[in-house]
This record gives sequence, C-alpha cells and structure tokens, in this order.
Amino acid sequence: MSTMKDIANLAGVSVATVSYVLNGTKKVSPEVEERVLKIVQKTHYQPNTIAKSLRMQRTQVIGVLVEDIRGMPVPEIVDGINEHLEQGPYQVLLMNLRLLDKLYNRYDQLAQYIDPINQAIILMENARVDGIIYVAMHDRHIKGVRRPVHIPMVYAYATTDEAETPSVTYENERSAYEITMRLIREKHVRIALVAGHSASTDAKLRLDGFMAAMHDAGLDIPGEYIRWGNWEYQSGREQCDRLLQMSVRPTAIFAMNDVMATGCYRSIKDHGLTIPTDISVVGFDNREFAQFINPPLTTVELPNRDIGMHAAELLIGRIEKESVEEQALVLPCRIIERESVRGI
Amino acid sequence: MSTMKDIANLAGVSVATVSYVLNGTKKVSPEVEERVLKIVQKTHYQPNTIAKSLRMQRTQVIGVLVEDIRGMPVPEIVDGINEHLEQGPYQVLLMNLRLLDKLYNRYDQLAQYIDPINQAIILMENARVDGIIYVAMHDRHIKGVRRPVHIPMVYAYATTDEAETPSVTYENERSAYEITMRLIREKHVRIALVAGHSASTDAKLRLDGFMAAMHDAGLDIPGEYIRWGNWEYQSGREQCDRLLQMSVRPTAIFAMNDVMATGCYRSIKDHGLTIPTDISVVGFDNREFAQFINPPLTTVELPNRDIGMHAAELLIGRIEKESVEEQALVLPCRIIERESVRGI
DNA sequence: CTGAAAGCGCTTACAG
DNA sequence: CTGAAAGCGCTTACAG
Repeated sequence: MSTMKDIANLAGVSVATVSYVLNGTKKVSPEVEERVLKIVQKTHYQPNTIAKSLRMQRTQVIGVLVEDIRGMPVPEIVDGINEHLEQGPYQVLLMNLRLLDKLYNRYDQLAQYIDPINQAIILMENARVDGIIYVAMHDRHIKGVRRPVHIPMVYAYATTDEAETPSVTYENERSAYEITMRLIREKHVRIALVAGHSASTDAKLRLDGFMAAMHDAGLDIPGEYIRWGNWEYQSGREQCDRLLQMSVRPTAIFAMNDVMATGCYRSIKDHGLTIPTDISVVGFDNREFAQFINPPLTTVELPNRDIGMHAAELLIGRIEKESVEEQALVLPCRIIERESVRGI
Repeated sequence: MSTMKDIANLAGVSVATVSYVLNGTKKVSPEVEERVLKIVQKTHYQPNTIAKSLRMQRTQVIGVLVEDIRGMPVPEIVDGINEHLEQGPYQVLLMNLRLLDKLYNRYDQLAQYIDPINQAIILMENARVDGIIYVAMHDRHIKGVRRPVHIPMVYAYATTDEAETPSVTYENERSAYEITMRLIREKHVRIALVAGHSASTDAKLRLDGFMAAMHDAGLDIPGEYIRWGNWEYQSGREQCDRLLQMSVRPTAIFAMNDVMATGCYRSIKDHGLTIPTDISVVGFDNREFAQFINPPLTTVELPNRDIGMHAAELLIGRIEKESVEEQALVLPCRIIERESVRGI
C-alpha cells in the first residue's frame, strides 16, 4: 500500500503538501494540486486511518457496547445508530457482552457482570474510541458501570444515575396506560393483567400504567386478576389458565409482552374460547410474529430504531461539543391496532 | 492518560524497558520489573491500542460487514463470531450496509449495491483491519465484490467464486430433502410445496431437495402442487388457499420458510381444517415464533451461530497463517420436531 | 504557496 | 540486563 511519502516523492512535493491537497486544509497552487491528485489516482492511494487517528488524537470510531446482539430490541437499536452515523465519518466498534442467557429473567443480577462490562469499556478506551453507547436489553436503571475517562457515554434502552450521562428510553408506563385505556374504551370492565417478572423494571412500570388507567376509569381490579408471569410463553399460558378457571372471568387481558400474549392465545384456545369474540387480548413489544398469529395481535410498538438514532445523535453532540442536550430522552411508543380486540 | 514515557520517567527507566516488562518480550531484572509494575498500578496505565497498531502493522481488529444487522440470521451469526473471538485478542469493527428494505425479495439485485459494499470494504482496509467477514442475509452466490488487498476475507451465509475466499453456509438442499422425507415417512403421498421467491437461490436449492426426496420415494408431484410464493406471509396464505380449493387436496405441505408456513396456518384455519389432524405442515428456519404458534411448527433449524463461529475460525486461521483450511464449509441443519405433523 | 521538522505512543533491532 | 534511536504514517505549527 502506498503512503503519503510515496505520493510526495512521485509528485516531487513534500508530504505536507500532499496532506494539504488531500484534506483541503491549506491553499495549494492548482498545478501542484493536479499533479498530486493524478498520482493519487494512479496509485490508488488510500489513507491510513490508524496513523491519522494517532496524530489527531481522535479515531472517529464510536464504541457500541451491547448486552447481547440477539436481545430483542438490540439489532434495531444498532440499526438506528448506524442510520444516524451514515451522515458522518464515524465507524462502529462493536462489543457484544453476550449476556442473553446469563441475564435472562434475572433483572436484578446485572451487578455480577459489572466486571466484564467495565473490562469491555476499558478495552474501548484503549482503542481510543471517541465515545460509547451502551445498549441494554431491558429498561433498567444501571449503576456501578465505569465512567469512561475523557469521552462521553450514553445509555440506550436503560437509564443511569451517573451524572452527565444521557440516556434514551421509551414511554413504558404511559404506553401501558394507553393500551389499557384502549381496552377500557371498548367498554371492557373486567380486565386482567398477565405481568412480567416481578423483579424487572419493565414489569413495574407497565403495572403502574395499567393501575393508573384502571383508576382513572374508576374500575375495580380484583387482586386475583393481577397474574405474575416471567415474560415467557409458558407463564403466559399458565396464568391465563388460572384466569379462565375463575368463576368470574375477565373479558380482556393485557399481557405485558407479546410472548406471554401468545401463551394466552394457547390457553384461550384450550378452553374452547375464541379471540376476540369471547375475550380480547393485547400485548406489548410488537414482535414480528404479532402480525402472523391468529388473530393478529393488538400491541405496543417500541421506538427501537429511534432510540438508536437519538442515542447516536446525543453522543455525537457531546463528542463535538456542539451542545449538551437534554439528559434523558423518553420516546413515545405507538399502539398497533390489529384484530385481537373487540368491544363489549 | 499516562503513556509509557510517563511510566518510564517515574520508574527511572527507558520506555523500551517499560515495553519489555509490559509485554514480557525480554528478560528484565526482578527489581526493575517490580518498580515498573508498581508505577503502572499506581497510575492506572493503559496501553494505547492505536499507537501499538501503527507500530505493529496489525490492529487485531476484524471487520464484520453485514448486509443488514436486522436480517434474520445476522444477529446470531455475529454472535457466533463474537463467541469465537472471546478466546483471542481480536475486536470487531461493524459495518451495516442496511440493505434489508432495499434487498428484500430482490435476490437478483445485489449487483446494484456493489458500490456501497466495495466502499465499505475500502473503509475497512483503511482502518487496517486484519481480515473481513462478509455476512449475507440469503444463501446467495456473490460476485463482483472487491477482494481486499493483503488481508483475508470469508463469506458467511453465502458463497463466492472468488478464488481463495472461503465461505461457510448450511445444507440447504439436503435439509429440504430431509424434512420432505420426514413427511414421507409418515405415509404422506400427496405432498405440496409452498415455495419461496423463484429468483432466490434458497428457493432453488430447497426445491431440488424436495424433488429429490419425492423422486427417491417414487412419489408423484402434480404440477399444481408446486406453488410459488415470495417468502412472505400473504403469499403463504394465498398459495395455501389455492391448494385447499383443489379437488384433490394435499395431506401435507412443505412451506419453504416459517413465515409462509404461518400463512398456511391461517389459510387452513379459514377453511375450517385443523393441523395436524386434517393436514400436516412443516416449515424452514425455526424462527422464534415457530414454537409459539398453534400447533407448534415442525421445521428446520439453521446453524447460524455455528456459521459465525466457523467463519471467524477460518478467518483467524488465515490471518495467523496457521492453516489454509477447507475452502467451503457446509454445515448441517437440524430438524425440530413439534406438533404440526401427523401420520396418515 | 511550499517544505522541514516535530510529534502522536508505541515496538524492536542494535549497541553496550 | 538496559537504553538510545529509528520508525510506523500521518498532521500541523512554524519558517521562508
């Protein structure tokens, strides 16, 4: 691979001049410029980013640290980051903590993985990334994570109380409120909740939203209508079984995620009932399969790509010091109306 | 951030010596070693990877170029790459071509995106990655892509005729053969095919497997039993509708992917029939939802993570010149037995 | 308008 | 066993 020195020799100029014409950082006479450019073309010269980074003390690389690339919202968030980055010169150094299996349904136990997380951050610092985006798998409050020195960091899909560290999440509680209201507006009164794992922040926020909607509508919630699952299919099915064995059945179920909603579908079918004729069901997440199941599921779409785009935007803003924008963005979700809800 | 020079000054030695103790590249007297290490601890010294890369002429970074991070097999393949890389010192520079929407169901049109692909490869070369893994979204034969200079490249989930360029794919045709045989072993005779988009390599390979199995079993395939869809839900539903309106209906359907299989589910339900009592259905891909639908779908699991792991292994092997292993790996799939098949 | 030179932070022959 | 020095490929004051 040829270097600027090669170009300089061939063109009979100094490397400084080559640098000036390549970067347009200084006026250069047209003849010299043309001479240099011709050689550059001929030799297919390509700059060495590493050398440039060392000299400039910035790499134009941002570190993206994901809890697990397979985690539900993660690819879309990363895609959003990439989309925002398409405008600029930044590249992405990806580190995958691979915590999916380890962390699954253990929302309280991120603490024991703080070491590998911090280790990854140190590696990114050593690689001299210009900034870091931490991409979580759950809407969690993260603490104890290393604060990188001299470079900005932003949290996507999670929050932190680290000062000066922006985060981008979504309207978890409000969306639960809205979709519950959706049911209430259809005149449902006996509405049951199939909740996620009780230790998770998501479950708490969605529970709050549900309760608030019911309260605002003046509706009663029998204690036994609140069924705690663990986000998994099987728990959705089992908790729905319980609901359907009650003497006074609910007419609508809010499952806190689409997977558990699918478990409810199964249970309802097993009981010889039909959705939405006999009972309405709504989910949360708008997983791809929500449109494929029978009947297609009304659910809440998360703004995953927007989370990524905004996280990247906040980070770049800090890197380039243009602005220290709002600290904690909370993006709206969208209710996707399908065929699993019917009025009373 | 402190540098080796700082450490050297504080310890009263040369930077060479600091480098020797940090990397263990030369014997150093125990006293000096201890002195240096103490300073390193105290200052929290961390090496500058960029400087090291420039000097060593290798970055220990591998470029991962994905057609789209949201594409079905991609996160798992990337996860496999990461898993293999956990052993070593390599990091990942991720470039996301974001071709999902552009390329969806346009299997013949990769050619028009060759420019951005090659541009991405050049950027990776400039970043001096030690090697590149190209991760495709479809089992395709890729040509015309730039061959990076001086660094190895391997294709994951696709093949190429570029000489010396290894690829890792899966047993597409053979798996279609196997799952068709699965149906035949259950005494099905009237087996229909809901095929993917006719321009895609996947569809061709799976068709070949299907035909071979039918042929080997001495079974007849009425022309109208071969229904061409386009991989999408709606096409699965429509083609299945056609099948069910025939005077002699099939007793089993092989849908070339799980999404179209789900379309078949819908169609079958609409016709008042039941799976698997009235008709058996099998899919391909083992998408997550295959376990959630009613009844759970028998399908083919792709070795996505293994593809990533092997791709990384092949690449590292070439980078470190340990071996020039087999050129084209083709990994086996696994049939996942669930409840959508019944014997006659 | 152009170039000589310093320097980013490392590693590694080479000399002692 | 230790160190002075060159050099990886760039950018950028500084001088002319």
